[in-house]
Formats: sequence, C-alpha cells, structure tokens
Amino acid sequence: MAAARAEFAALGLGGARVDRIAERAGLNKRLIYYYFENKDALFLAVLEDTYLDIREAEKQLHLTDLPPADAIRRLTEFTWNYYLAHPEFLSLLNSENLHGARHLVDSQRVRELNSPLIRTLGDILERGRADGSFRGGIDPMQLYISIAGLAYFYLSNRHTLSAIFGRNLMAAKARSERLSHICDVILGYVLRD
Amino acid sequence: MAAARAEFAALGLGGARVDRIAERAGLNKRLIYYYFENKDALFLAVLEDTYLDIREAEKQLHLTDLPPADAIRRLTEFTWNYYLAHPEFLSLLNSENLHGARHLVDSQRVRELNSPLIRTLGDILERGRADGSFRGGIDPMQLYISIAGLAYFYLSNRHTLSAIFGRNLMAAKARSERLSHICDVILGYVLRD
Amino acid sequence: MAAARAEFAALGLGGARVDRIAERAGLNKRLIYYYFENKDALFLAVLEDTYLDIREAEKQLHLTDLPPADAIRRLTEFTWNYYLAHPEFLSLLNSENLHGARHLVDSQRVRELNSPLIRTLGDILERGRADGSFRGGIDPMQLYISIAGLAYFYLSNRHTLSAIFGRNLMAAKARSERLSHICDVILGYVLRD
Amino acid sequence: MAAARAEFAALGLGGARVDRIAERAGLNKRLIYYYFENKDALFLAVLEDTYLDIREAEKQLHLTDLPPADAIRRLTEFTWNYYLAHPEFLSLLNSENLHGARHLVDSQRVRELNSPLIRTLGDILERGRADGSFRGGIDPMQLYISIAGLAYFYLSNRHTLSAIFGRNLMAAKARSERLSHICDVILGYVLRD
DNA sequence: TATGAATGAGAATTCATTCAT
DNA sequence: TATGAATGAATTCTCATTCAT
Repeated sequence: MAAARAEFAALGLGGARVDRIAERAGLNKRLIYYYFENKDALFLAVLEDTYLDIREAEKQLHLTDLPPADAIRRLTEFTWNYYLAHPEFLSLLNSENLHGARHLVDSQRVRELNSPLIRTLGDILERGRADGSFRGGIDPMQLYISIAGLAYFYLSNRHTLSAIFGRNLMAAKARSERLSHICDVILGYVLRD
Repeated sequence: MAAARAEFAALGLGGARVDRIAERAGLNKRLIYYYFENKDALFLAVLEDTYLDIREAEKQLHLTDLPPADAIRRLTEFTWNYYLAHPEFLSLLNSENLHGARHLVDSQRVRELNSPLIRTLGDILERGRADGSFRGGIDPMQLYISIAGLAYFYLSNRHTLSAIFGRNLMAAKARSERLSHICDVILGYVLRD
Repeated sequence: MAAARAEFAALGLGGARVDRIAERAGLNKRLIYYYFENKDALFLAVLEDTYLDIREAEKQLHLTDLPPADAIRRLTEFTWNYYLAHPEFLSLLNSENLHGARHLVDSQRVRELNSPLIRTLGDILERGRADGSFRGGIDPMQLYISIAGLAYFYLSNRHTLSAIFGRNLMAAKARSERLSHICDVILGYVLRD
Repeated sequence: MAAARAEFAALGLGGARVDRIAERAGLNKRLIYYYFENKDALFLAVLEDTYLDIREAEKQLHLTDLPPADAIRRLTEFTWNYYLAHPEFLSLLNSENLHGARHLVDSQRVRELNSPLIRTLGDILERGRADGSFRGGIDPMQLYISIAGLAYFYLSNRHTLSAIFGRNLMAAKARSERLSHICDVILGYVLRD
C-alpha cells in the first residue's frame, strides 16, 4: 500500500505502473490483482488510506480545547506542515481531480471522514463570534478551503512557480515566510478589526 | 494546438494520446511529428501558449490606471473569472507540476512572460502603502500566490471537494459566494485596519 | 462435477476457468487439484460422465422389446429429445473434437460404453430385414451417425443457423417440425418401399 | 486472413493466439490491431470470408440447369466434398456456435449471403414436385439442414466417433461409404416411391 | 505539406498451478 | 479433506514513434 501510494503520487494514476508497485513492495505482481480488482480499485484504496491519515492527524489537534484564535492558527499551521511533510497527499488529490474524482464519488467512507472537521471548525467560529473576537457570517467550508488553498497552491505548484518566478520556493527561509504570510492572511480575515 | 490543449487538459500528459490529438485536429498523426519533435515538445508548446494567453489578458486590465484597492480587487476578480472560464489552464499546470515542471524549466519564454506582472503588483502595493490605505511589507509574489491559490484550489479540486463535502461547488450561488469570500480575504489582508 | 460440466459446456475447454468451476461448486480451487491432476483430467472425467449418462438413458429404451420400425422411431425421437434436453452434451463433444479427441483417445471406459448400442441397432436392422419391412445392407454405425447427425447439427448449430436464416429454430413449432422431418427421413430410408 | 482462419479453426476463438496469427502471417502483431479492432472483429471477418467462399462455390454448381433429382444429388455430393476439403469451415462454425453466434448476429452481410441458396433449393423441390418425381411438402430449409447435418456431424465429430467406435472414419473406403449412404438417405427421402 | 502502413517496447490483466498450513 | 496466499508465464491490447512515398 505504501508502495502504491508512492508510485501513484510520483507518476499519477496513468503514469503509475503496476509492475513497479509490485517491485517496490517486493511482491509478485499477480498478488496485487489477488487483493485488488484492478489498478483503479488500488488507487481508490490508496486515496481512502491517505484521507484517513490526514483526518486522523487533524483529530489529534484537539482544537476544541483551544481559544478560537489559537485554534485557527493551529489548524492553519498544521495544514501547512502536513502538506509540506506529505507531498504525496497533494499529488494524489491532483490525480483524482484530473479524473473528475470518479474514484471518490463511489466512496462512502471518505465522505464520512470529512464531515466532523467542518463541524469542529464551525464550532470554533461560533465561539469566536460569541466572545467578540471573530467577525460573523463566516462559512466554515469556505474558510477551510481557503486555509487549505493558501498552502496547497504554493506547495503543489511549487515547480511551476519556481520556474516562473526564478526563485526557490522551498528554501527554508521562503517556507517560513510563506507560513507566516498565510497566518497573517487567515487571521487578518477572521479577527474582528 | 487547440486540440492538443484540450486533450492534455482533459487527460494529463500521460493520458493524452497523440492519435486522439491528430483526430481532434483533423490531421494526420504523422504531421504532428513534422511540426513538433515529440509529445513532450508539443506539451511545452501548449503550456507556453496557455501562459501567453493569461498574461495577455492580465495586461488588458490596465491595473496601473486604477486606485490601489480597486486594482487589487480587479486582479482578484479577474483571476477567479479567468480560472473559471479556462479550467484547462488549471489542469495543464497540475500536469506540469506532477512532472516537476521539467518542460517549463527549459523555457526562457515563460519566465520573461511573468516578470512584468509581479512588478505591476509591486507598484500597486507601493502606491497603496504610500497613500496609507495598505499595510506595509507585503511581498507581491506572496500576495499573487495567495490570490491565485484561493481561486485555484477551489476550482482545481472542485471534484474531490464536492465529493467530500457533498455539496455542488459549481452551482451559481456557490460560485458567487466563493468569489465574494476571496475578495474579503484578500482585501481584509492588504487594507490597513 | 456438475459445476465443471456446466462451465466446460458453456465456454469450451479453453474458455473454462478453474476458478469459476470452484466457485460454482462452492469449493476451494485447490481442492479440484486434490481430486484431479489438472484441468484436462477434469475435462476427461466430465466427458466420461456425460457419455455414461446418455448410454444409460439409451439402455432404458428397451429397444429389443419393440417391433423394428417402432424401435428405430423410438431411438430417433429419444436422440432428438435427449440432445434437446442436454445441450451441454453437444457442446462438450464439440470441444473434444476441436481438440482432436485427445482426451477420449486414452479412455478405455468410453469405448466399452458404446459398443452395446451399435450391437443393439444391428439386431434391430437384422430383425427388420428378416421380416421384410427394412431394406437390406444398412450399416448400423452409419445409421446411428445419421440419426444423431440430423438432430445434432440442427441443435448444435442453432445459433448460426438462426442468424443466417433469420428464423428462430428453437420455437416450439419449429422444434416439432424438425423432429417430424427427421423421423420422415430416417424411416423413409430404412423402410422398404 | 488465411493465417487467422487457420489459427481460429485449429484452436477455436479462445485458444487462438493473436501472436501466432501475426507470426503465421509474417506480420507485426500491432498491425493486426491496425486493421481490426480486436480479436473478435478479426474472428468475424474470418467467418464472413469463410461463408463467402462456400456460398460462392455453391453458386458455381448451376443447380437450376439440372433435373431435380440430379440437382439434389449434386448439392449433396458438393456439400460432403466441400466439408471434407475445408475442415476449417466446420471448426469455425462450431466455435461461433459455442459463443452463441454473437459475432454473426451483427453481420448483415452473412444473412444476405444465405437467402439465395434456400430460394434455389425451393425451386428445385417445386420442379421435382411438379414433374411428379418428388414428394410434396418439403421445407427447403429443413432439407438443407439435413443434407448439411449428415455430412457435418460425421466430419466434425470424426475424432470422437473414431475413438468411440474404434474405426478410422477417414479411410478412403469409409469416406466413400459415407457419401453413398448420405445420398441414399437424402434421395430416399425426396423421391416419391 | 501530407499520409497510410509499420513496429518494438511495454501496458494491464489473466490463468493454471503450487506452497504452506 | 480443506484453504488462503503466492507465482511465472502468457495474453490481449496500447502507444509513441518512424518508414516510405
């Protein structure tokens, strides 16, 4: 499974080779077909697994125990750091989107995995609004997509951005500047002036 | 060229078929090899073409003629609308990033295309800071990446996000909410309180 | 064994899948190899079984107790009805012939099974000739092959014949016409004018 | 095409190997897929070709120029000799029937090929009935199936029949006996007593 | 500029069969 | 008697690319 994840992340669904996955995993190729119906089924399994991991990690943040602004900052930093540490997550999502999410659409499991997060974020926003620190009327899903997007785009498109701007976006300094920028943007948005 | 762009956007570099591009274009496959060295060269040509289009469109915005806040809003709205109208731009970039931007790295043309934009944005920020409406110390590249990222992630990942959240993110109402959210985030950030 | 018979009949020796036979039989695939050396041995066992069934049924006809013409008619009708009720018999024979009867050649059992039938038929023909109702000089094997062939070809090739002639050869009316035709042909042949 | 016909005839649709067909034909395997969509399409092409051949040969018999009884005998002898000389015709038909004639069902061409034959046979029967030599009420399709069946079964099942009866059915003497038997059966049926 | 034919390397997937228990 | 896991060798089909004209 780890072998498949690495292969799919590095080369996409189409570019991944079942042969190579078997080799990476030290298995006979035939065995993959013994456990998974086909390449697509394996890809879905990898996707589900990947989502499980990040949602599991998010749970460990215990956001409900923190003051609202701290919770938002923590989630923002976590998202950035998780994407940074798990570039395969970004690649896999891109692949799945290229294919119109046709694998995920049939996956009940993934849908269930994601609802608690939005609920938690909604609670935080509500707490912030109640204590007067946050502006009102923020849609938690929009906010989540923004937190994710600010990190995702920078990291997922780091190759083209680096090529275009002629700067190495992955240098330590550049990375910390980006995180700091993202926090400024997000907190500047949620906090009441 | 349009045929190639559509094919690459829909299926990625690996999934695209030279046969199909020829068919879409009403040409003989052999002719493609007459004009382009190989599939990768064709892909690069498509990428350059695509970048040319968006940079050309950005030029038409005449951002330097607008007050700073208006300029930022206009760029933000333009970016959203352009991505919305040209989903193939997003797909192509994702493909190129999956391949570590190995095509663009060798392209002098694309690098040249992009520098003016950042310079323009820097000017706007400076004007805003000078007239006291903007906060200081904003890196134009960071800001550009944020403007792009807030739109890009939502649209590029619309399939997985829709699957995960069980909401149709592309409904007219959802789209206008997103744009309005993005403007709030970006302007909330650049404007001095 | 029934599972194997159905599978081989439906898909031929080459098209049959050991996996599927095991599944149909509710057994573990490995168990098939416990009882049979390999796929070919299983196929031979099925063939022998199948021949046993038809020869057993033929014995129940008690042809020796009937007047010659009645015996011939009875055998003819039986053959038609048996083939009609057991299409897998026809399929299996076709498969075996495609393979040059290489399985049956080694089977002593099957040869023994078939001699009594020809002997019985010979006796009937002799009785018919003796009482003046049958023409003389009929080879019982030739006659048996003709009785079988007139039914076999129609039923075994029903799909292509239906496609070619654009008629449904398996409708109740068509079937009874065929049987009646076959009896006319066979009895027209054996009976002295 | 000849290579494919030989391979399909010898091994059936499932047993045939595209590799081997290419090799037999001295072609690159890829080229087969250039001209035919897939193995099934190739098989259909072979089938159509094969039917074309026999129907073409039948036309050369000029049955309409002969007296009715001679025409029937000639068709009967021709059928036997054609099957004898073209065992691949029998094999291909058996294969197609194993697959429920799923290839032919979609073939307009083959249907058109076969109607003239039945019409010709109907004319002969009518002529015979009119001149008093033939019995009335004979369905030309039934008769054709009988003529074919008497030859087909003997030849197509020669391997199992030889194995079962322990006689070599393909010896010259056995063959001429069979043809003579078939003519007796068919003419005994059509001729008025 | 244009094309139909050709190809080698490799892709996913299948299959009968065996191992270990 | 019973089974889940494992495998090597094929098999159909695909693809970017090139040849010959």
